[in-house]
Amino acid sequence: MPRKAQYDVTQVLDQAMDVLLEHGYHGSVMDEIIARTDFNRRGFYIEFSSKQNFLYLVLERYQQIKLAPIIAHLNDSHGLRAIEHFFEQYIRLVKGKGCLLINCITELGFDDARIREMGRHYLDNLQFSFIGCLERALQHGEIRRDVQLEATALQLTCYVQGFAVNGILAANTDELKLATQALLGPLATGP
Amino acid sequence: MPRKAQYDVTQVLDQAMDVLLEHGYHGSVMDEIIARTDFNRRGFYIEFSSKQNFLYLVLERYQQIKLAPIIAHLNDSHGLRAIEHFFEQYIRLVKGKGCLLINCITELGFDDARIREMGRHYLDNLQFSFIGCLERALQHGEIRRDVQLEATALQLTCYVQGFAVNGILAANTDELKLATQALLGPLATGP
DNA sequence: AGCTGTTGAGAACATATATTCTTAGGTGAA
DNA sequence: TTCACCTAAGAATATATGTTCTCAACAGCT
Repeated sequence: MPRKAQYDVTQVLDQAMDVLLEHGYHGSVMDEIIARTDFNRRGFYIEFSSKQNFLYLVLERYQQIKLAPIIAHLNDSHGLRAIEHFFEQYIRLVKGKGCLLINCITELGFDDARIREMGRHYLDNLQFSFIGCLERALQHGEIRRDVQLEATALQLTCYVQGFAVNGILAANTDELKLATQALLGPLATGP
Repeated sequence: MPRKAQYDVTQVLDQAMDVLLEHGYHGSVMDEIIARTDFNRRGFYIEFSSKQNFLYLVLERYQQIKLAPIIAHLNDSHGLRAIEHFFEQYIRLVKGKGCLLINCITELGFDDARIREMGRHYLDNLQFSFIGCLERALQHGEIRRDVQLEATALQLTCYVQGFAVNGILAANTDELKLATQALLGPLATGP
């Protein structure tokens, strides 16, 4: 029997995330992707077929291991505290890096229908999770009765994307934490 | 005397905005930029030196003719109504297109210090304008006294960037308008 | 140990792309 | 009209970049 593969595909995907976050899709050249993943050219094309297809796989995995676990808290956990927790974790994720999915949407959204679909699906899902969380918070009397759930959820979703952009520019994210509190405060029922 | 230049530099910059919005910086190839501006290769390099330098000029002009006029309303006009007006105009700007400055930040922010600086400057300025507007609204008794001005301004700034991303994906922006109302409502003094 | 067939590293290739050069043509003053 | 000098269009060039190919090295089975 022949030699066994010494690379781990998921690990390659994970390592590529940083490269793509730094330089974007077109800015990330194969030489650097190859160099910074424990991989080689030949294996790359056998495994992934093309740079474009590789991007899709990296994005799927990015959503799976980076975004989904953070969003999961919104579904599992309850109320306003869950939203606060979400933002804490999200800020940690995008701090100094930004969000790979958002970057790809802004770079490729017009030309690549698949990226666009990924983006729409992600935003819909996020908004849906916020709605569920707000509903539970409402049931538990944690937020004011006059809060419009859907509009507020969309608002929170926009806010998340804004964080992704800010994360690239802002070294220090303390301000973002304060802003989150200012955001959630008015939703809460008064003392 | 020789023939006079038949191109208008500012017009070329304006025409290039759409190309860059569609394909990003690396995705916009010179052939298309040349083809879609009333211009030619030779003149391009005589006038702009390089694609990179051209981008800086396009971005400066984008800020000047697209972003600055919208922000100006925050400084000129007063109170909550000015903020509402700002969002109305901003949504119109980014609808179906996104924001060129934001796109460049997400694509090039890591590699290009000048873009990063432009981005920081823009966000600082925006936040500053929001603060001024909120201060005046507070003086006029339009918003609740317990609103934290700086945190709220940063929050609004994040929100704006979220719109820029959403604008690329969302064909219909009615929801964004609703979300804005839901955002500003809680700030207002009660009935 | 010897064979087999895959791996890993990088050379090679074809294409794409930014930039420069060439050339035909035209404008406007003398 | 004539001429100087610029423009417009695109060919040419050099480089960058995605993809394929070559080949020595090696792990695992008999």
